[in-house]
Amino acid sequence: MRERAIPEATVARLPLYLRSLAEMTDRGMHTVSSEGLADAAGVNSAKVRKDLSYLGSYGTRGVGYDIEYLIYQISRELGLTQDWNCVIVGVGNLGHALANYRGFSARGFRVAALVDADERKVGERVGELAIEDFEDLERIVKERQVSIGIVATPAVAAQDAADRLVSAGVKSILNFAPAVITVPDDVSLRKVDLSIELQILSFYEQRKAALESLRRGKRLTASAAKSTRP
Amino acid sequence: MRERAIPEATVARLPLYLRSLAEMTDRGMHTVSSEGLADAAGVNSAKVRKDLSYLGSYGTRGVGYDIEYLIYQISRELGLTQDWNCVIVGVGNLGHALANYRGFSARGFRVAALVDADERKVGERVGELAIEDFEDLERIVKERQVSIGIVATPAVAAQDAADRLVSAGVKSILNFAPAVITVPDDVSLRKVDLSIELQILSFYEQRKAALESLRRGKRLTASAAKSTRP
DNA sequence: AGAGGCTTGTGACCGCATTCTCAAACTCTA
DNA sequence: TAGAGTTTGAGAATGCGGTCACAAGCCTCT
Ligand SMILES: NC(=O)c1ccc[n+]([C@@H]2O[C@H](COP(=O)([O-])OP(=O)(O)OC[C@H]3O[C@@H](n4cnc5c(N)ncnc54)[C@H](O)[C@@H]3O)[C@@H](O)[C@H]2O)c1
Ligand SMILES: NC(=O)c1ccc[n+]([C@@H]2O[C@H](COP(=O)([O-])OP(=O)(O)OC[C@H]3O[C@@H](n4cnc5c(N)ncnc54)[C@H](O)[C@@H]3O)[C@@H](O)[C@H]2O)c1
Repeated sequence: MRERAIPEATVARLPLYLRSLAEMTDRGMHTVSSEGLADAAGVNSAKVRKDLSYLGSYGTRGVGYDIEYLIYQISRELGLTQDWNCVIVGVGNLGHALANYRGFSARGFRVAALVDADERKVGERVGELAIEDFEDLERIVKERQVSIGIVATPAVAAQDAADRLVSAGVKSILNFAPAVITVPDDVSLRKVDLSIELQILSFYEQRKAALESLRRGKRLTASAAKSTRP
Repeated sequence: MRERAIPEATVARLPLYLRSLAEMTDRGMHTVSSEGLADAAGVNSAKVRKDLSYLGSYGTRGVGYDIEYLIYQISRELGLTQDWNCVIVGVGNLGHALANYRGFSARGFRVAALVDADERKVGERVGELAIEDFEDLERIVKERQVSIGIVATPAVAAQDAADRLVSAGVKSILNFAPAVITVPDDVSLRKVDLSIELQILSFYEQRKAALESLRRGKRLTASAAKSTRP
């Protein structure tokens, strides 16, 4: 019994395919070629075929893939056939936005609790939920079978929040705070860092500007105008 | 004058180093070894040295790197010696959170305008700014020299928002909407997709659960015996 | 000044991901 | 049933990024 190891890069693209496939069923389509899916997902078709081949041979040569079946297979692989309970730690600006976000439940992620260390916030209602005390995190996680922790505290508190999540038994953490946090090996950690994204954009923007003024100035030959890959 | 091509992966880590270095100056440090910086940034030291070597030879053997100088060099490379004006397109839940986010300006990113297509929102004040009409985007971008567009509209409107940003002359776009959007080659596009992150976590969580029950039960459960071809 | 210790910078290597390519497998038509 | 057209699945080739390993260079101590 060989356990196929799906490459990380592939795992990151599966949700993208899933979204495109869902849009296709909405449009009444039933099958799609790797080329069609590639266009919709913004990648190339060889990548689509290789990615999907990690899940099994679910396509039909000369025809393409059955959309509904593929949705099922990808959902199963991603663990989306069950619902996952999440807790948002730190309900400030961002935490509020996340708590009110309906796109969450669309894929079976349920915000089961909101916790904050600021006791003045405890009790405040946000949508259907009330903010609870950070100190009760462990109990909340156990009682509601929370499996994903979303950290939206200030950077200084992020490691603490993560530590508490880990000791409560949470094995998946999504961190929005601009801080490097460490977790045990058996805990998955992903981060979303707005500031880093902006700085990356800034790098390429600045580079474009530099190339532009170089080209305008004509100091160097045409060979300086190298293609930039964003 | 050689044209150094800095690898994308390196560019993505530079902001991380920058943040760690800033924390170090706050703590009164003046030099740091690649090992020290690696620990702070959560990577390994060889990677740090290679990354930094793309910028030039700014270290001193036997000693390490001068923190202040390194901050300057990385900032320069990332284009952070100037301020960048941003416009937030779509001021709903998320747009509000972003507009109120102070961490923005910390690295020289200034929210110069908020625009929304919903005229009932136009005029509403958010922090120091008032929401303006999406139709005025082009004028706003020109007048305030906006160079970065942040798309926080619903998914269906994201491509439209991006198109308008592009035709207004914006060359860098950060997209929060869960939609594949396409832009011309000379425009940089990055995306932040919460839902994808959660699904990636879900994949690993599910796999941990599968491995666990495999280990416990020593018998193949239905979910563990999955994707083998019939 | 020379020895010893530390740390950088980089060439070499390795592994993963992407892309290329094409035989195999399917559908459709006549 | 044969032949043309389409599309998958996967082996091979390529390229990029990460890691290793170590010579080169700097500092301190004696
Ligand atoms: N607001 C944004 O748009 C935005 C964007 C990107 C990143 N971020 C990051 O997300 C995080 C949250 O941002 P924000 O704007 O919501 O900040 P915020 O200050 O509005 O909210 C932080 C919340 O966390 C709570 N908190 C503090 N320490 C805590 C702890 N130990 N345990 C639990 N809760 C705790 C605070 O009481 C507060 O309610 C920050 O790290 C920020 O850098 C925010
Ligand atoms: N809220 C969250 O925490 C969150 C998290 C992740 C991703 N997102 C994504 O971010 C986007 C915004 O989310 P939200 O919760 O703020 O939604 P929202 O509905 O609260 O806000 C969307 C805003 O965009 C405006 N808008 C619609 N069409 C527009 C157009 N063509 N041009 C300009 N503005 C337009 C609407 O008037 C509205 O104010 C969505 O795509 C959502 O999926 C939101």
